[in-house]
Amino acid sequence: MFYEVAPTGKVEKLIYGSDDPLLPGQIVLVPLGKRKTPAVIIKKVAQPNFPCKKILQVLYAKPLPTHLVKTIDFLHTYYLAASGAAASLILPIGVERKRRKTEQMFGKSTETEQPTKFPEIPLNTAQKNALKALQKAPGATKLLFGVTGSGKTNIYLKMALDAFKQQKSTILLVPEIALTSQLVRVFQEVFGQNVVLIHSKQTEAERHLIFDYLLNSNSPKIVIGPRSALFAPLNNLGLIVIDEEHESSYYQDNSPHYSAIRVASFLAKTLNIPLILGSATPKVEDYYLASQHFSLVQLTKKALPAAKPEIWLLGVGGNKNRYFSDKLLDSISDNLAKGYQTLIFHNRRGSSPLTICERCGEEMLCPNCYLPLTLHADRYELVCHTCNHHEKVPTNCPKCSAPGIIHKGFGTKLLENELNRLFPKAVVRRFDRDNKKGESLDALYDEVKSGKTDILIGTQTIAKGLDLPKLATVGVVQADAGINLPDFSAEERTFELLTQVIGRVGRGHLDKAEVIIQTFNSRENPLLEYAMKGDYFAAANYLLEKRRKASFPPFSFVAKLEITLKTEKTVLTKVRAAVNTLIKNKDLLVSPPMPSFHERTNKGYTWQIILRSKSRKALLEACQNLDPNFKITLDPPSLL
DNA sequence: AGCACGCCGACT
DNA sequence: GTCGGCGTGCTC
Repeated sequence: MFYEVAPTGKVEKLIYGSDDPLLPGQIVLVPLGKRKTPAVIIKKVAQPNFPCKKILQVLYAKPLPTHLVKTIDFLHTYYLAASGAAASLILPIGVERKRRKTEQMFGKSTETEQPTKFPEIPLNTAQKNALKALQKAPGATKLLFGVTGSGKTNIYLKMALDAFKQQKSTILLVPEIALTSQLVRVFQEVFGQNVVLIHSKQTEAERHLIFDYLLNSNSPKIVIGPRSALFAPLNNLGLIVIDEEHESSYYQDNSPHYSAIRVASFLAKTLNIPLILGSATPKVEDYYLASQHFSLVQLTKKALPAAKPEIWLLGVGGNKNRYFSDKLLDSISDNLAKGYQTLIFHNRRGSSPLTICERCGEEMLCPNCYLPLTLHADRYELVCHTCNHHEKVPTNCPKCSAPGIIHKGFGTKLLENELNRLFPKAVVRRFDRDNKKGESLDALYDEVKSGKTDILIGTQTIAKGLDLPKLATVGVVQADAGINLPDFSAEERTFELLTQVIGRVGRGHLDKAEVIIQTFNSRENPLLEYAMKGDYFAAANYLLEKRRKASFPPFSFVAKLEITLKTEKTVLTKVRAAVNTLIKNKDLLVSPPMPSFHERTNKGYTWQIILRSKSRKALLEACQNLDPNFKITLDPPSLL
């Protein structure tokens, strides 16, 4: 007998022989070249006209659920992933190895032990209506649009419980697992031992054991985890929920590239089960698709009414301070007097992002990435935010040896100093990736929540999910930063971030709720206005109109082609050759080739070509016929 | 992805 | 004259 198998690794499907009959989805060990590697049986085939090797060993008697075997094929055809790379996503690392059993909590619950009594999930009228609408909406993929606090969690819970009662499992994807997360706790309260968590701190062995446990179990489970949790080997999957579906972590940025939203959508269609995408700021692609398919469900009414904040949009020119408007400084003083908190958002780490020589204009660049180095004044170092290279700040220019080194632009560390100077009595805390162990948001969470921290300053770290009852004012220092980047999704991300930051205020029940949004240049961008008003639909329609005009998703499929070679000359030759071929294809829109954002690294020069097409088939075919030196990213979330 | 084959630079 | 760099190609 002969079988087509997908061996782990960047390999295409291969055919092997076997004396014993095997089933699709069975995990086996095969010889590949001079080594042995685990592989997934795809299907039985006729004897080929070439000699083939034999399958060495069956690692699991029980095959993977068929939807996962189909997923390998999907990743191959939709994202051009090598089948083996797709198989590697599904199999735990080291499947072929024996693992010592540990006292895991999931190991204790036996198949017979199941809750006999389920709690009632209380739903308000708005939630009940939304649930009904979700159940009625056609198709498998449904978008649940709801602002923070509208109670999406209860809807997830109710649907998961209904599935559970029918012996069906649920996969709940979350952007990142904070074990303390409210969502996880709520699910554990309802489902107890049947909740299986997957998170980044687990070891290979732990993940392997979870894999074994799920594969061999037939009782329903609630699997909560990051995008890879989609590949949990559940034998009775009944529901997929993706919370905060706009989060960038749902796209795998390294090869094999894939979007968890698209893979989940495929699974839902294949299994004929619902997929619920939840967000207050959905990706406009997903919003558009949902409205086209009548599967957009709104949950507008807040479960708990929050105060509507007062919002100001200001330039900082003409104010006393360089970085903070008078209005924001007044608000901080007022908050300090009242014992309220202020949150200052600025999406740039370090002290200054640019260091240059005053005399010759030489810019200090990272020796690996050739990107500008950021000053971290507290350590007196220049740091590369891409590769983490760091060096002492030079006293003289390395090029012309003049002593005048100046720093331009500003980051959170500089703002922190400034706030400490302006409000010497206030407790100021900065939260970003540069926090040392004891100063992280997690470590200081209690202090921050209690209100002892007067002023929080930070990057994205503080934009998401923070629930601060004493927070009276949110200030955004430079709301227009990043809005003009040469990237089709830059504006969307700015809107998303602003909306999230604005949502931090007014969650307690203070007599004051203010949002002060400062800009340096482009105050006229309508998205700032929409974010302030909390008008997602206006923003989405504005963004979609731009996307339509420029033929970007959801109106075209995009592929980013990148090539890195030693010299600029060879790169250009290859790029020109590729463009000349591509341009003949009438189904393609070929952007003029340009140097990548990370143009130069110590590996060489990188150039990129952006391809767009209304036809995914045409796009995929073009990609397949490309010079293999090109790295291909399909549906890139950003072009940078 | 591994692992081998193969063709050009710096060492005894 | 060899050791070894990693570019290229193959794995049923």
